[in-house]
Amino acid sequence: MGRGHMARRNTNRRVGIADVAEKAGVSHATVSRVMNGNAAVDPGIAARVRAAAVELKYQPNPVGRSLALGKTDTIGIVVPDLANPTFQAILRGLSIAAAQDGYRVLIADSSEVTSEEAILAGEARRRCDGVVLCAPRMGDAELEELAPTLHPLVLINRTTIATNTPSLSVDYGQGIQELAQHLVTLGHRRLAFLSGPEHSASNRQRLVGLDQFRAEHPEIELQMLHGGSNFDSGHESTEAIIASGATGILAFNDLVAMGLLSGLHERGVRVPEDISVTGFDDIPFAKYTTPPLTTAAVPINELGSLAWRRMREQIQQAGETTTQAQDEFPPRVEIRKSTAAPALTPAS
Amino acid sequence: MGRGHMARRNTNRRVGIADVAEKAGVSHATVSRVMNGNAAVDPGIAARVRAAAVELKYQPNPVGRSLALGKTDTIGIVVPDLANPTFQAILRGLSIAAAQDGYRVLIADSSEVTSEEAILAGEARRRCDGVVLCAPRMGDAELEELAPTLHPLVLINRTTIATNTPSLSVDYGQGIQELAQHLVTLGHRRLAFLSGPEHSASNRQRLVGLDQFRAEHPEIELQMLHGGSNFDSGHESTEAIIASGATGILAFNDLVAMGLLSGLHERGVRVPEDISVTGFDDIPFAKYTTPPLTTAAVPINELGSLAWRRMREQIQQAGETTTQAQDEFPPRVEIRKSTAAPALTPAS
DNA sequence: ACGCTCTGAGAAAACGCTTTCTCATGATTC
DNA sequence: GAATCATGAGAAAGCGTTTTCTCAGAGCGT
Repeated sequence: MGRGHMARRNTNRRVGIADVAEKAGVSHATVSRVMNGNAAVDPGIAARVRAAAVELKYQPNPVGRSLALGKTDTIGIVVPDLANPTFQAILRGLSIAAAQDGYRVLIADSSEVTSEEAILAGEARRRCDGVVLCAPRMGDAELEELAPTLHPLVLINRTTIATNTPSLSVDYGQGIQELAQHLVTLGHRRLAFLSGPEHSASNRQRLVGLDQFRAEHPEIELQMLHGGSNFDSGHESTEAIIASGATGILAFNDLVAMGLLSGLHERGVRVPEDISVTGFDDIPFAKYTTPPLTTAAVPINELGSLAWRRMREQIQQAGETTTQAQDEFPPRVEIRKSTAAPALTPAS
Repeated sequence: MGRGHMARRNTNRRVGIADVAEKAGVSHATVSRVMNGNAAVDPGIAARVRAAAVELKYQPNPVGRSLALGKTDTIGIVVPDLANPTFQAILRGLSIAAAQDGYRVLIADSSEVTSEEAILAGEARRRCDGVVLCAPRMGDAELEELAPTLHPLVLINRTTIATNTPSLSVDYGQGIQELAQHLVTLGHRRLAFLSGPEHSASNRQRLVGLDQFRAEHPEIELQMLHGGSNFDSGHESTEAIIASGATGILAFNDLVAMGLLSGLHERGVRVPEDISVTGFDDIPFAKYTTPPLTTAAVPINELGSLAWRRMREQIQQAGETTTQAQDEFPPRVEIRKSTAAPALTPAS
């Protein structure tokens, strides 16, 4: 009666620690102790408690635990677009690796809306023990400001000036140069780059890489065409590509390349006989296009699991602000069937 | 001093409701009231509190809120394999729809390990306000037993006997029959079905559909070949398919069909001239294979968002155990270029 | 001017757990 | 046999909120 005014709810409530305690004839504290194996508790009592727990099917309430322990065993990931296979693969790798250590992942999709990123990341951080920010589109200044507030943070495809947040990145500049070089080695002299999203840092890196390539190969023509990041944009660029007269096409990524492949096929342009096409990322599908796509492979699966490892390191060494690993992966050119020597008599 | 033995941590702690209360010269309760806009509070005081909140950048701790409110504003989803584009699309649709209502999603990948499903689902449920179980591989009995304990639950690709848990399903049996019919109409007389995972309910539905098809078309030869659910299994089946002598192949899903397409291409078998191939699901890539894949389109994007809608309905009408919607989607045959009339003089 | 209702703010309980503090019991030692 | 110590269990504080309860004071009618 005098137990409190909220006793009414006790009827249809979930079984709690108190129920187990009562059934086992001990206190809450003892139940907690045996559930967590913390302090030494008399084996007999422990057994009694465990029996009561299984009988009542007691499962500790994670929210209560989180509040008491100050951790949620959950990490958040924010991605620009969950439809992108690259991010899907990272998410998957992260999720599986985290699960192995008993962590779960909460997802947030910013749908390429730059202004949402900071908000989503903040919310995720408050709910989770850490956040991985995947290819954020926000500006450098904003990122620099946001990073410290997110602290257990790992960055993918971006870096901060302060080196105390680990980052994972792919050397897109290097990769695109190698692909260009591959085409030149085959004999191509007229190339075109089908560029990606404006705010994508990885797109900028490709452009920088291509600038360098141009400087080293002044004899090669290299056109820049505006594109996007998905099939449809690749497909839509078909006419522009044909009109460009280029024989070697560097697509922003595999998706764009696949869209283009499809468009060229429809137009009766043969790949690689008439035009060579390269992708980027080596998504699982790249191996199965017709023809199989020459691309620069980024270790898409490792990225997710390494992100988790970096996150775990930070969570464990809580507090110590040491400088963190800045991992950079070199892409590996994967030569398949979508590239070949150009026809002997080019159209020009 | 006498405030308690845990006062030490107060230094580097996050700003809490108490800090705001102190700064504004009011009590916690009042801060809570203005933050939640619940009870009426004097406009002057409210303004003061709000000012203090923004100045301190106060953001309520979600774990504390969750404990007090008994809800987490999070739902869980458990999928058999995050690498499967179908599940990725569902996840994405779910996530985006839920986000619109201020909910987040926690993911759990069972990696096709049947025995993990129940555990993952239970854990997810305890952390979240509801769970969507996506194409669970567990047996009917186990599912039936588990369902009530998960309660705000929505099932995808499975149903329970008790109709109080909403389910979303696709009529795979119907879809596969229509695809078979399509092939027959084109003139094919020798078909083969490349089947999927043993424990997949949707695979069983396809088999049932094909049994019916056989009954209605005794004159058609229909072989059953063992396969899997991803490209590689499709690719590996290439030889068996060629050996079968069938001219019309019904692949378990688009992934398998794509693997097969690639394998046939390598072997110099022309599609659709020599062999026709169909997929299932109409994943985004299906439109861009060479040749574009004839398949049965399931409304993959709607599935996720509808799942959220059904979940929301349950969360809102908390308690009332009415019977829930059992949505069934008819697949729509999408005829592309991977199917055509068989050659006039079949090999047999 | 008195008593009544009403508004609104603070005190405190509650959410479900972990962990420190405290103290009783039984074992150990001289 | 008494003092010391180790062991282990219960009481209670604490995690950060929300919400009920309670009550002071303002406004109103008669």
